[in-house]
Amino acid sequence: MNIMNGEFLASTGLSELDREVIELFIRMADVLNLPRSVGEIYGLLFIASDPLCLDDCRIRLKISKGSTSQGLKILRSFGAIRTVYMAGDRKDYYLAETSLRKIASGFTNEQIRPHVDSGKERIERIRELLDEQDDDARATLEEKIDLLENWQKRASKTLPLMLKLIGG
Amino acid sequence: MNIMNGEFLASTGLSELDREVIELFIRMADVLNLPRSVGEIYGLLFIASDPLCLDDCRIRLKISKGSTSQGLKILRSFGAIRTVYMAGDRKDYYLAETSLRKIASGFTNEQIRPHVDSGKERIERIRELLDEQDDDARATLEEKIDLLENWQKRASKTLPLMLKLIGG
DNA sequence: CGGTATGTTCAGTAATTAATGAACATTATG
DNA sequence: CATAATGTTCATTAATTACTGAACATACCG
Repeated sequence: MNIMNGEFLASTGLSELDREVIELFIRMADVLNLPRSVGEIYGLLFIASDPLCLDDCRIRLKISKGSTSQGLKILRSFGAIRTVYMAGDRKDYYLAETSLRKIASGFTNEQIRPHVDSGKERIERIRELLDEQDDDARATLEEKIDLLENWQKRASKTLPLMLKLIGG
Repeated sequence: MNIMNGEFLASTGLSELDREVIELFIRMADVLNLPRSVGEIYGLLFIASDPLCLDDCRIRLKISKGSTSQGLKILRSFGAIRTVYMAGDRKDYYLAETSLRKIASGFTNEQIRPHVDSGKERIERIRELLDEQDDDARATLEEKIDLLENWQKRASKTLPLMLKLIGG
């Protein structure tokens, strides 16, 4: 093993530019309701000039193995990073996906769509409850449920259109 | 004071339908990264047949005065609820805004746009740091920063278009 | 005015969420 | 097969976030 690899390089800190870019992705992760560490890892991979393995991330970001593994898993889950196989190396190396279209699409499909879908199911259950209501309560409630369903449909349709808008 | 108002009605629980609707908005709040109580309050106002005051919300949802006040404040901040003045009553009454367009617009302007804008500022700072780089590091880094800026601009433009899409 | 109704704020606490690190797979390799 | 390298899982701990409730502000009303 090369003495220049591994923990030794941990002290070889990130440049100010690196840190600023990572900070930017930490904020993005926050907006998207993802753990901070996910933002850190993506930011590091984004700014890195070469693919990095789990330990590279862990050491440079000074985070635990568990967080790193979990973070990479989440990023893989919606296609924000890609795995690169290096000849003669058992480790997995990762590269930041740079197509905004792909990332946005993966994110909406994996992290948003399930919520929208479960909302749809819930509205169906609510509509069943509506049938058990008194006739006088019914009319106004029905309007509200219709409105809910209308929102749900518009949200469903807007997701894919949004992805078109973001371009690719 | 009417004996039928106030705390007494706390026991007059919510119907199953009410609870399901509120649960739906709790989930939405979660997706939007808003406190659960905000979802509860909006859900209650949405399903209520009449405007409700702070105490109505507090009692029916069994949450504290502080949470209720804070929750209403947040909902007002992005126009998800409207204040209704009732003649001869000092209390403020609230009604759920039902225009998805208005709510989505208020939400993006108040809760999303500031993040996008601060991202823009950060990218500007990053670009300044780029000038301090060695010539050889510069070229590849510059590409990445260009990409970041490109994303930022597309996100900025997509926000208003999205609102158009969601319809009004 | 003084008292009351209403709403806000915020320090303290509770609940939730993320991070840690050691134990546990898994796979390659001599 | 034994060993080492790599990665995952998950119980515990740490950090964050939301909630509570009492103190405070404000405005009304007799």
